[in-house]
Amino acid sequence: MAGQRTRRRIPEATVARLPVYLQLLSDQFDAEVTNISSEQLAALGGVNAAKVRKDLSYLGSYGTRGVGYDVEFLIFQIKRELGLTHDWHVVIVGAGNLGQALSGYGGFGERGFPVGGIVDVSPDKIGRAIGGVRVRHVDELAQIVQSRDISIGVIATPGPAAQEAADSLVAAGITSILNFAPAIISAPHGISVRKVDLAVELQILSYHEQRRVNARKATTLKAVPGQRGRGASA
Amino acid sequence: MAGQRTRRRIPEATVARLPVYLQLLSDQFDAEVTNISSEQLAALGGVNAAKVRKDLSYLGSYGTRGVGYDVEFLIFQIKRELGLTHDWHVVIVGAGNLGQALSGYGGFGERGFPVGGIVDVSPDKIGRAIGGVRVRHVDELAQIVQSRDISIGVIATPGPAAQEAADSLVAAGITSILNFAPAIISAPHGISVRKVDLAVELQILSYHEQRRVNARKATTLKAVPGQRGRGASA
DNA sequence: ACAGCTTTGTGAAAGCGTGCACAAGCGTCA
DNA sequence: TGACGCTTGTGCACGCTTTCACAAAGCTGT
Repeated sequence: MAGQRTRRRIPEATVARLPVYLQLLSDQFDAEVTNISSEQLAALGGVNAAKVRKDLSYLGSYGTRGVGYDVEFLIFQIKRELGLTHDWHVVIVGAGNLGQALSGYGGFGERGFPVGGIVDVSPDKIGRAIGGVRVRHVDELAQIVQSRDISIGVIATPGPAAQEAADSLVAAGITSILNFAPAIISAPHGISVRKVDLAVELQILSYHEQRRVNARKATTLKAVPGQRGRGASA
Repeated sequence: MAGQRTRRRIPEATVARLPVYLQLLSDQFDAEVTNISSEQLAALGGVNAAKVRKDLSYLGSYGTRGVGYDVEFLIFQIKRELGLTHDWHVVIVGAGNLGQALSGYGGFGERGFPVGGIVDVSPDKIGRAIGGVRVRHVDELAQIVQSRDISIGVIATPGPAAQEAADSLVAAGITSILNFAPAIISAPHGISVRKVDLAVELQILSYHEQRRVNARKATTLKAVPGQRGRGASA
C-alpha cells in the first residue's frame, strides 16, 4: 500500500472504452445488479473478457477474485477517473443547423455536459433561444467561458469557419475542443482536439456496403471463402 | 498488368481515413488545385506523409513519381472505393430529439446520404414532417426499405429501445447500422454496425481535462516531466 | 482447517498500425 | 540522350493493442 497515487498512464484505447463500461454498468445498476464479472461485462459490451480486466486494472485492483466487481463501486471509480464527478459546462460555436441540433437534443446535459452558452457571428441568429440557451455573439466568448469556468468547446460551424472558431475558443481559454465541422482544425500544443464527422461514419458503412455488392457480383464467378463482418455477438 | 481486380483488403484504419482525404482533396479541388503531393496532403490532414502514401497505395498506384497525385482522379478513385459514386438513402428509426436533430440537420443529404424515411412507434409523432420527410410507423419499415432500396439504417432512439430498433432494421433487410443511441446493440453476423455516442466523445475530453487539473495540482509538489498533448501541428 | 470452484490480475506472445529510410521511377532541362 | 532532382511505393523495425494462459486469491461447504 504505497498510497493511492498510482503510476498510471492509461492507454488511449482504454480511455475510449471506459465510457462504454460506465454505460453498461449504469444500466446494470438500474437493473439492481450489484455485482458483475469481467466475463459478464465483456458479453454485454461484445468484447474480450481479458481486455475488460486489463482495462479495469488500470484503475486499480477493484475486483474481488472469485467474485467479480462491485457495480456501484466500479461506477464510482470510472467516473472519478474520467473526471465525471461533477458537470462540465460546454460552449457551442455555431448556431446553424448543426448547432441547433446539438443543443436542442438534450443528450449533452443529461450526461453531465450542460450547454453553458451558444455563440454565432450572424446577427439574425443572435438573441434567439435554442434549447433554453440564448445565442450570443462570438465576441462574448471569453466572458462566457470565464463566467462559467468552461473548458470544453464544441465547434458546430460550417467547414470553412471551423478553424476560425477553434482559434476563438483557444483565445477564450478553452483547453478541449470537440469538432463536429467537416474540416481538420489545428490547435496549439496542449489543447485536446477530437473530431466527429457524422458523414464520415456513413462513408465507412458505405465502404462495407460497396464491398458486399462487389462480393455478391464475384460470387457468380467464384465462391467467396472468408468474410468477416463487424457485427457483435448475435 | 493482371487487370484491375487487385487483391486488396484495405485495413480498417485506412478506411477510416479515406473519407478525410476525400474531404481535403475536395477542398483543394474547389480551390482549383489540380495536383498534390503526399507531403502536402499530409500537412493538410495533420498526419504523416508516409501514412498517406501507404493509405493511397491500397487503392492502386495512382500517383506519379516526381509529381504527386492528380486531385480530381484521386477523388474519383476514393469515391469509387468507398462506394460513393451514387447516393445511399438512409432510414432513421426514432423521431425524438435525436432523430429530429439528425434529420433536421441537412448534413446527411449534402454528403450523399439523403434521408429516405423516418419511423417511430409513438402515434403522436407519426404523420409529422421533419426536414421534409413524413414520420411513419415502424411497421412500415420493410416497405420503406424495399421501395427505396435502402441498406443503411440509423438508430436514434433512447438507449433502451435501441436493440429493438436494430432488430426491426435487420428484419426489414438493412445490412448496415449507424447507432447513435447510448446502448450497445448486437446484430447478426454480416451486418455492419458502427456506434457514435456524442457523450462518449465528451467523456474522453473530460478525462484529459481531469488529468490536466491533477497535473496542475501535482506541479506544486513536483515538476511534471513529460506531457503529451493531442493537438495537431500548431 | 482445507479442498475445490470461481474469478481476478498480469506476464508473455501474437497481431496490427505507424513511421523511417531508400530504391525505383518519372519529368525536366541541357 | 543523359544527368539530375523530386516524389512515390514499400520493406523493415518499432511500439501499441489485443489475446492467451495461468498463478494468485477469495469464497463456500464440509
